[in-house]
Amino acid sequence: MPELPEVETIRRQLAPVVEGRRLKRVEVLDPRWSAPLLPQELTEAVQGRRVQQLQRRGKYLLWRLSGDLTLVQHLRMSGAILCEPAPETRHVRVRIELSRRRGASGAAACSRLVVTDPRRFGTAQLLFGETALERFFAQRLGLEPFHPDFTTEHLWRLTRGRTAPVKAFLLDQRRVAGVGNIYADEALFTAKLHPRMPAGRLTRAQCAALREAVIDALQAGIDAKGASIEDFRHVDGVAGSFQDRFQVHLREGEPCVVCGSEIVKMVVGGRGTYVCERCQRPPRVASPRQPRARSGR
DNA sequence: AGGTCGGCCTGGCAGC
DNA sequence: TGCTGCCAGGCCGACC
Repeated sequence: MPELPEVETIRRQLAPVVEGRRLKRVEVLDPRWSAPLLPQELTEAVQGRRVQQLQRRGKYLLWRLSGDLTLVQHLRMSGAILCEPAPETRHVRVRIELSRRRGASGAAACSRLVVTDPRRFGTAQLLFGETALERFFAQRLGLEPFHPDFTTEHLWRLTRGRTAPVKAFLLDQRRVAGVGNIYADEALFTAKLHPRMPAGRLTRAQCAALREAVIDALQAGIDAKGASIEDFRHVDGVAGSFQDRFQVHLREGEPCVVCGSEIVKMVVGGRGTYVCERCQRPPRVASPRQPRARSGR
């Protein structure tokens, strides 16, 4: 499922294809994709506009169009954007035809795209102007992990007072943008933190380790061109390779790469979670009523 | 107000 | 074999 590295991979591959070209024709086959706009309304608003830039914020893909309009697309669980001729022809939700580009070769010559999405969770919405865009992301997304302001101090302050498990904290896009289930598991393993540890109990040193582990996991994901465990594909239909580098995710019953003990699966924050409980020590259960052993007398 | 849970949706797979 | 039912999960809204 597309998390930050997968969306960034798509963006890097698609930007040279779409930037500078016009959306000649956009056909929305699934009304859920454009809701609450009707397919026809979205089509009429974007057709004929030039794609000035393809950007990413968190797991969102931003089509910056001429006339100050932005198509904010989210692939959710199973969305993909493929260049035609597409290797996958089922579950097509949107067809996009681009204006012709003279002298282009290879992928950049592609003039037809399809958005496929088996589970139909993917969405798109239109935002007009910079203010609307800023407001949209201000209420949904925290800092990008690669942003220079994403410091240990920032993470430490964010976690203060939080009783939710650190994994739930990481998955909350309003705290940190772009981390999903895969990279949360991997980062917590690298930082040697148990996913159930209450976020507010992290020490400064642990925040420093977590910050570094999150950045490293996401960067490794980008370097491997994403992880393909379900439907994620590149724009040419090729799979990413980060799934081959998982240290804990989806490795239930297998030995830990560090200590050899068995990786266990549990549910944290409502998500399937993979842990080496020897490397990632479970938090001490806070039991306020536990009778204290008295000393003396 | 922070935290948790259910709904959205479909493919894949376990179990009969 | 074929059917049923359950599970996965990002995000959002409802609820406690």
